[in-house]
Amino acid sequence: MPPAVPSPLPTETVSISAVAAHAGVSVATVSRVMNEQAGVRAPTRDKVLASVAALGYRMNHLARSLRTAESRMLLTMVPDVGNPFYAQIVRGIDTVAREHGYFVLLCDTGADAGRERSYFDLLRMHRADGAICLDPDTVQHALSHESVSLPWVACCEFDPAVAVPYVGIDNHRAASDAVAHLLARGHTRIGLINSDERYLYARQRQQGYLDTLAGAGLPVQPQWVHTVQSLDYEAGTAATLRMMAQPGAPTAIFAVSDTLAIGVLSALRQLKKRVPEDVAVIGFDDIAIAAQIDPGLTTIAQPMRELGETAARLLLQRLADPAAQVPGVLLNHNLVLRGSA
Amino acid sequence: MPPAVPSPLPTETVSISAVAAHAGVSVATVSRVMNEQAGVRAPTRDKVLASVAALGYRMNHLARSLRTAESRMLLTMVPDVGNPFYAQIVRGIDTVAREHGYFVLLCDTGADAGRERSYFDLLRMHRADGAICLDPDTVQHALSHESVSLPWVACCEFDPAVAVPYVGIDNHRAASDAVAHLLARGHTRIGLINSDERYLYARQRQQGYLDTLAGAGLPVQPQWVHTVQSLDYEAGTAATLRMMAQPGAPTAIFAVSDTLAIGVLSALRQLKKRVPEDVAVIGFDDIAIAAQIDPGLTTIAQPMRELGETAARLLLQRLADPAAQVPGVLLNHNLVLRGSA
DNA sequence: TTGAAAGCGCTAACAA
DNA sequence: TTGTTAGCGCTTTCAA
Repeated sequence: MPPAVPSPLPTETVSISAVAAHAGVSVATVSRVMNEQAGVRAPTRDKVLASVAALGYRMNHLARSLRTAESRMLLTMVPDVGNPFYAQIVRGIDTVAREHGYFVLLCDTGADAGRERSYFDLLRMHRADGAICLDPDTVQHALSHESVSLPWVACCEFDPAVAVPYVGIDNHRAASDAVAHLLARGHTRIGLINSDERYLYARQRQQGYLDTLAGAGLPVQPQWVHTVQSLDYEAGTAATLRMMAQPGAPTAIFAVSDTLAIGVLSALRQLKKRVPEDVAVIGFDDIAIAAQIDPGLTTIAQPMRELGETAARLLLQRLADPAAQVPGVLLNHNLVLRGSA
Repeated sequence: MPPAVPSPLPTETVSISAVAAHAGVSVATVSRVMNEQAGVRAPTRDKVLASVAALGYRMNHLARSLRTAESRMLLTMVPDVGNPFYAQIVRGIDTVAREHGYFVLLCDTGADAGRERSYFDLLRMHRADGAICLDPDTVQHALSHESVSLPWVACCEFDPAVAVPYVGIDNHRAASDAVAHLLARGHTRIGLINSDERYLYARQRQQGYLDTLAGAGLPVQPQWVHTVQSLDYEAGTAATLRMMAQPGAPTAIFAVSDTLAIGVLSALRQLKKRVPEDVAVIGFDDIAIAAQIDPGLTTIAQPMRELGETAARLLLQRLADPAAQVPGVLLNHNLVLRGSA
């Protein structure tokens, strides 16, 4: 027997004026009570609250937003929600946003530039008060427009030369730390699996890799750096297979993301190479799975949640005072040693 | 040198009346043009369009929403965005939503019941037109309220006895398939690592496990089924360590999620057990990482994107015609054989 | 084919 | 302390 279905209330929208009528006060008073403003006598407030409860009144935020010209939504644009790295950042953003009474409108930009551009329209259409952008394409796109005046901040991916608040890490130094570790382990033939060069972080990490190698007086072999178009596991596998097929293949591989690095491990397994004995592997991000696989993945940890939290805070700060000079902030990374390198 | 910063336009909001004035027509006409309604002469329309372009007009959707009483937002409540399983479903939802001109408001409910309840308010406050709920607690909570009249659908987690549209898989049969596979491989001591029993899917899968064992005439040892409170890798590891410490420990383990199963693998490695020789492992979901680890994880694949897409479609259907009888739909799962079992 | 005008539900002056 | 009222920007009858 199907359970008793609660009588589907007519979903009649109870408006503020209905409450006012029911309580025998004006809408202004109801509004004051709803917004917890001072200047309402306790008995009056109680009367209103009673009516609110009796009628089951819920404020229509659409109307409020129209009136106050704010939506209390924060747009978050991410290249790929499925990537654990971004997922953690999103959680950080969400935490701070909620604390401040904002909701997060999450947009997966994929790799679609059209989509990216259209999302910025949400800002102009007042459907979101501000945006956090983790997507390089969007950012780049944004630059050519009037975007500098729009309330948004950059997270992870940013260009310090542009007048937009940002939070991220020192990618150059982080990459350098990774390569230095490999060097210290005695490797001299070190491969790089980098993501698309349109990503600023990709260019910075590559530079860190290059500079550190040069600093050690080591020649850089162009065939040791491979670029991939996505951060999927498969991309890492394919790149590794290509890289290792060459004569004089590297004895160590630095992948610019853990997902890529895990793909590298797969490839190495296929090739019957032992890790780290035959080939050492180091990743980037320190996503949760890095600690689970065998061997554990040595990697550069990014403070993911903190990255997201900081981004949200910067944005909120900017919203609170549009004139304020919101700074760019760099968070610390650190090398996490596990079995793979 | 910092790049030339585009002059920060005063962000003066261009309203429909500004366009009307500029074009020398009424706001009604502008509205008609914006909504591509018939009954506007071409020259008039062109004039309006020209003004729209000249002024850089963007419609304020807040105002439209207030007027039309729809927000074009779809609420999606998920227990954990960080879980790759949910992430894929979200992508599916997003795809369909965008196709239909909706945006997705993603809410991570965590395990917080208070948060869950409050999200449903978004519906009542007209900040979202409908909701897709992947979270059991929210669902259960919803049942006690007037929720049946609210426009929402259940995804993955659902109760067929409740009059709410849903999409999911046949968890009982899927679990049965998993256990049958283990049985066919000759295992008779099969452990279950299940998630919290407040999850309907957990109860269904456990029943599938129990029934299949019973069907094979095998006794069920209570100490072989362990319940965990989260789907983290660590939870799987801890449960396995506990389970394997017992005398007469299982030779095969069925974990109700791949994340848990990966934790199982970690534990087994710690215990120096070979997989699948000493202990076979089978997971559930078939998230991307399942194919990357070593040994590959044998698992029950769920059509994640399709689950999300279907959920979105059901919801849209329900929104389009609130009176329509929207069905519950069950999608197919299938057993993916890899190295672990 | 176009326009005038009445709201959608709310907030915030301004009055009382 | 409370009420009146004018919009926020849009859609949508109803008239012209």
